[in-house]
Amino acid sequence: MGRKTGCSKDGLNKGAWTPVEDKMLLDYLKIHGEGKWSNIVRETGLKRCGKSCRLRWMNYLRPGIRRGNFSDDEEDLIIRMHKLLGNRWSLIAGRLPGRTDNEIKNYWHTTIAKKARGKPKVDRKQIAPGSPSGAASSLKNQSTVESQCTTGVVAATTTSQENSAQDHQISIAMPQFTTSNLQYESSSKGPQNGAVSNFKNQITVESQCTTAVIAATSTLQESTAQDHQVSFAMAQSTNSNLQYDMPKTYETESSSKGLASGGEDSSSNSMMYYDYMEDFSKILDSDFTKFSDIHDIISTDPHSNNTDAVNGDHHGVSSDGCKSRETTEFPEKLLESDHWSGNKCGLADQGFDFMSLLSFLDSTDNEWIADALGTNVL
DNA sequence: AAAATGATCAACCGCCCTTAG
DNA sequence: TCTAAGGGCGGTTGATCATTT
Repeated sequence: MGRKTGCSKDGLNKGAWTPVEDKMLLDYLKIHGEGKWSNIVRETGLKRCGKSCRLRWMNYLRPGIRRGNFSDDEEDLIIRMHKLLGNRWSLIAGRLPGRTDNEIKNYWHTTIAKKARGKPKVDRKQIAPGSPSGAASSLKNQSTVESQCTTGVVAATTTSQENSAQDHQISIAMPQFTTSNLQYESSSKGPQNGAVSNFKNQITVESQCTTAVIAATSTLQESTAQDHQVSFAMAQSTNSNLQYDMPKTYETESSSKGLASGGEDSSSNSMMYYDYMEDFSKILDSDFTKFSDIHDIISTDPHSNNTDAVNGDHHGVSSDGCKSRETTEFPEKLLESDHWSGNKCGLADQGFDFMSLLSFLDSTDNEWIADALGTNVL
């Protein structure tokens, strides 16, 4: 290919963004929404290439971006997700709402990798929220509830893009009963040909849960090319601080019964509280060992008839049967372990052995990171 | 106090995939 | 079917700030 990136044109600015540039970009996005990045340059006179605009928006200006130190639980989840997905930072970021792939990638290389080498992180900052270039914090509301966390949580985000594409995200938090600190944070996942959606709500739940987080992402792209993405990560922690997208209309409850609600804008967000002992147990009681079963249970789109793992990529099957771009090939350690009875392609094969994966993730074997880094274990 | 060194992270680069013409 | 443009993503760089000497 060797195609030009579009950022190599003369006359375009490079380097750090100025507050004026940020404002120009935000003003444009408020009116036109995301996408058509290259139009921004033409229509606003902003001397930045479309890619640079997108990057700035995605990593910095977008509502809901969280800054500051990663919690232990976030780190734990990152490590476990990395076990599962490798360097697929965008997928990992998808399980950590408010965190960008870039941020997680940086964190991995600067902190987690360092730990693997036996060096602790130097805490250089307690970052205040918001852009250093002056962008306002997107957080609008925050509330705190006390909860025994007896509910399992299913968060589903549906976003219509360009009328024909829809994304669905489903996250399930399955609480148990030890100490933790869960944060649920809401945002709207971007406008559709309309105004920029701001952060809608943030709810902090001080609860007594151990989290087992099962995150499932179902992506439906284009009604004519229905792809599905289903990925799961199990995070176990004793002090969790995780965030989930929630709609504005969300109401907190500490009871074991929950609710479902929809969002605003042309995208619809919905959060459903599943009764932990009833609805969620149905999932658990089912043949939970197959992703395909999970998907059947929590399918969110009646039009979807095609479940393709990881990133909705039907294309490019490699010689080992894994798909070319988004296929996850599990670590050799996993494949060799007694825990595992699935195949190498894992997520690309929605029928792989889920329980084996969980068993592997729960193991204390951290050699994977040493393998990845060529260094000592954590 | 100044220089050297290390750490962090925003931004860029280039590859790949998708889509439109 | 081919080509080019747009967009997404992971790897890398370099500016900036903190810490150490």
